[in-house]
Amino acid sequence: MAGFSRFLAVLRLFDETASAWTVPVMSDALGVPSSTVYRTVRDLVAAGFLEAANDGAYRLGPAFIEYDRLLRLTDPLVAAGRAALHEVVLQARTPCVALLSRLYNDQVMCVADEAARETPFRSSYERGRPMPLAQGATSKVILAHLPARQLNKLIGGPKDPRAAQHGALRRELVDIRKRGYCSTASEIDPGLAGIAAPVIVREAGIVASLSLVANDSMLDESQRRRLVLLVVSAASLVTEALAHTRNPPSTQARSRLVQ
Amino acid sequence: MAGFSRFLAVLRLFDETASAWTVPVMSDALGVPSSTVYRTVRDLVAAGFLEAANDGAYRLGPAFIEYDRLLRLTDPLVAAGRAALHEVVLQARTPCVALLSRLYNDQVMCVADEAARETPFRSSYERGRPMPLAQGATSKVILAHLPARQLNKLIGGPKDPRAAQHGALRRELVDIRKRGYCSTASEIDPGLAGIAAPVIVREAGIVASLSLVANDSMLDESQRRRLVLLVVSAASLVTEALAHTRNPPSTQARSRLVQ
DNA sequence: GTCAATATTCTCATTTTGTGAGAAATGAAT
DNA sequence: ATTCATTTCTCACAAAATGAGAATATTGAC
Repeated sequence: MAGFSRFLAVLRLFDETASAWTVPVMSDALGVPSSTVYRTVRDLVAAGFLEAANDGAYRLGPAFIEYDRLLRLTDPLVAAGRAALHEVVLQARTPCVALLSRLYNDQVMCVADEAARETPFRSSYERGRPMPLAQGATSKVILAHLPARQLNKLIGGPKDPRAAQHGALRRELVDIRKRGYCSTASEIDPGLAGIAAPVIVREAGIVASLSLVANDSMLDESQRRRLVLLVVSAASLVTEALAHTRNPPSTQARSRLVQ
Repeated sequence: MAGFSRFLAVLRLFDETASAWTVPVMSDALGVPSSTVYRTVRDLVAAGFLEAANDGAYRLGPAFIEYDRLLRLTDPLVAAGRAALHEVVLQARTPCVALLSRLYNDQVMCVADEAARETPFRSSYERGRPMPLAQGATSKVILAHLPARQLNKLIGGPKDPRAAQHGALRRELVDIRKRGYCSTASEIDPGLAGIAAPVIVREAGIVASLSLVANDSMLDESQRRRLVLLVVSAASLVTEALAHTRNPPSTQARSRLVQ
């Protein structure tokens, strides 16, 4: 391990349950001499990615807040999505949370969320939290619209030992793609239902989903149909907006996008 | 330039007005061969700090969203502040924005904000946006509570050429510290007033301010007094919460904290 | 104040790693 | 098939990170 990976390794130590680290402890955890860790930490502090807490401990630094704002302002998906989410929670006329989510490595991550007023519950999907790939309407819609090759990498191709278990999932995904949306209940949070529709802009390498989370017990059939329509139309509005913000899909490097 | 600074230099290219860069353009802007930039970009993409857009361009990546959430959950100031801001905008009973801000390099940055319902305006202070040090109640409260040495570094010591101009500011800061809060109008946004109170926890190296932004024309004297009380008491609540979350301020490394 | 303890920085010989110029490869569009 | 821009690769070289330990700086306790 060396160079950039040293910095990544230090940052990756920090998570919800371990939010402050001292140099000796990092040194132990990483198996790297403390003099090296001191240098790494000093650079990260200078850059604002870490900052000194008390007792010689360090925590994540404010640079992440700054870059998060930049991304919020400039990322086409997030920018287009935030306005749409606002509309969705307004028009839903029921306690709910609206989410915009995307693929992130081999997980799904929400990149924007908005709750309706007086919404008494929270969704497990929250901005910045990686979530499982194969559960919940939000994730399944994304899976359903991945290119075959990429899907195989993620859930294992036909010769994967657990291919049998994936059979049902794959059939469900085909169905979702046909239908144009996905509706689930209690797959992630007990008692909560999810309704999700795809936001796909291939030329931009964008594969995302717009979803609504509401109390399952408060949804009768007509209500559910109304919300499905709301989510589907909001998702296509976002798709439209993204398709038009695009620079002309002119030259090369298309493959990189789809990754 | 080399090593870590190469990565920082690439990330620093991105801002509100330049949100997508191609490798050749970066290479030009940085004066670094494109083969090197390609390697740097590849590493940043692998880490999620950049991602491929279309046309061979790159934009900021989703890792910032992930780390921002971690920080939101684990940073003591942000965690303690968010609850307080929520209370403040509820009890303000007027359109307003509540902010929690801190020192960030030689600027002031908001780390948490919340708007009251139906607030028709926005404050220039917004989460993650660096703001000037010497304007606005939010910033001045922070300046007023900085250790003398640090203040001198920021606004220039007695022998600074522009020392004369700082005389008035320094007197104002002394006054703010005595008073325990700061109230300004139209210093940042025309027509908006700011009311700020300090959140100081020296042992933790925390120097921050909690502030409220409202329409100046809607504030009569009694209203203003009420809001000052609200802000001051919310700020001391946050201070209390932080003082207690502290690990025993036992061993060393106190100096690093104050930076 | 002195002292002990710990965090942090510094030094330097060694080795690894990044660097840079150009060639080669990739993949999409014509 | 060919063209074009993007991206990766190669390799000799220079530069930077590494690690062990010493030196320094701070702090809390006495």
